[in-house]
Amino acid sequence: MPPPPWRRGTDKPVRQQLGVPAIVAAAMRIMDREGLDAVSMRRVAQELGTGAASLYQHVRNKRELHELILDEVFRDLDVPEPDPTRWQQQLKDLCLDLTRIMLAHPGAAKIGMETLIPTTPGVLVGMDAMMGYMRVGGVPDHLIAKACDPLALMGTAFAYEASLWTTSAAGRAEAHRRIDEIEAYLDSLPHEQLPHLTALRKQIRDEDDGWANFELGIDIFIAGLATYATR
Amino acid sequence: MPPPPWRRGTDKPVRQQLGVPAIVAAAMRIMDREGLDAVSMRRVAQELGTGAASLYQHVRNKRELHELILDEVFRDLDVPEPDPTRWQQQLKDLCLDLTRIMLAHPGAAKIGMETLIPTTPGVLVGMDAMMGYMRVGGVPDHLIAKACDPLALMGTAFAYEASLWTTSAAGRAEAHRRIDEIEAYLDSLPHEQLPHLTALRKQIRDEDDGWANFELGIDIFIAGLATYATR
DNA sequence: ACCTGAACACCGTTCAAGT
DNA sequence: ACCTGAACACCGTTCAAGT
Repeated sequence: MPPPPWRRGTDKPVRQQLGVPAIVAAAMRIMDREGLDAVSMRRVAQELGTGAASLYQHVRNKRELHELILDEVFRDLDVPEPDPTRWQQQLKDLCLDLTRIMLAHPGAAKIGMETLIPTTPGVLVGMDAMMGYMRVGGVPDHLIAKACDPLALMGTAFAYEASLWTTSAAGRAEAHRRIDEIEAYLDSLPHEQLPHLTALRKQIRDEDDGWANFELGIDIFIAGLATYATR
Repeated sequence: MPPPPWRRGTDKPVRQQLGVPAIVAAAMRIMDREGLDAVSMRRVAQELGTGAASLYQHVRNKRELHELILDEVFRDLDVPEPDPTRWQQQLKDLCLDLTRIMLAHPGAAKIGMETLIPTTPGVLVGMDAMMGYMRVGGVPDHLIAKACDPLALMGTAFAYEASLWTTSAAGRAEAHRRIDEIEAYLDSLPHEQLPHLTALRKQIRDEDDGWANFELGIDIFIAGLATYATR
């Protein structure tokens, strides 16, 4: 039943006030439900019951909106004080934490890769802690400045790759189909031209756990870093 | 002047026959000139003087077209025989080569990141060689299977990041603007809350050479790998 | 068998017009 | 100051119709 005509107050659609926080919240809702590709200006506007043009009052463009999501995702990252006796473990934990956060919001990693030098408050705190761990570990300063980049990139890139197929049921099915195709393709190739790949295939197939591979990758990197440490 | 009416042969527009090779060639031309974002079905079709619908006779969808580009990019990668006395150097060279190839075709790295497990002939040869180097180096087999992933990902991710801003003059300008903004932002932050970042800032600014950072990242990773080697 | 135009359901962004 | 509808110039993909 429509409201009586004298209730003029409810004529206008009830809608929460537009503004950056509301926009980012809507965008994150869409991203977590439908993936980053669904986070278009039009779709976010629709979620807020308005038109795409309205968003441009609060956000410069789509890229800026995406970066605001990244801000939100990394907001709460807690970092323990550096402890010289276990700096390697602390460094590893931080890398894994950063990656876990991105995996919890599939799409965030893609924004991280697409953003030229992400510099949200949360990321800065993480970077500072990373440097702190390396310093108390005795890694020379000139190395620290260079080693942070690759280390952060490993986490982001891994989370990106993972989010390609972990997000949706369709993605998982697609991934399985793809793996089967690759298995068949490898079977069809001349084994003598790919001797090492052939020799290691069983190993690869049996132990193909993405997260374990990533964790080992971090371990290897930190072990390498330790060989440069002076303490 | 139009051709005389009896020259019926030239009435139809002269156009090279459509087909996968022509399509991929056109796509690569566009990618190298205008970046991956410009490689749309419509734009590639335009380049070939036809409509987008025609491409679907030869290519399943845009993703497949992009992967065909990756095939082409990695076609010629030459890999030296493994030499036990310098496997670490060989492994490093291979990683750098793979990355250089992607940097030579900005856009290729993005396809590599977006492709679930890229498996072109060229990539397979590269992977096999990578494993070969690790094997003659005495890295245990179960480690090799896991270490290839992160190593390849480091190169792809680095090339992707680099291609974000190295491609166009506009991109480079944008990157410079961004760096200046970040510098100003860091200045404005409470230094006591980011002590390590503050202490290392001069170092970071002075030595911020992306390629050098990447090379060092690979060095560190390989040094770490060597600590696991049994030979 | 191969190609095509038109259509469908989307995009990001701008801008004049409204309140 | 803030919002909006309409428009512009794009997308990927499908499909009936042509040769």
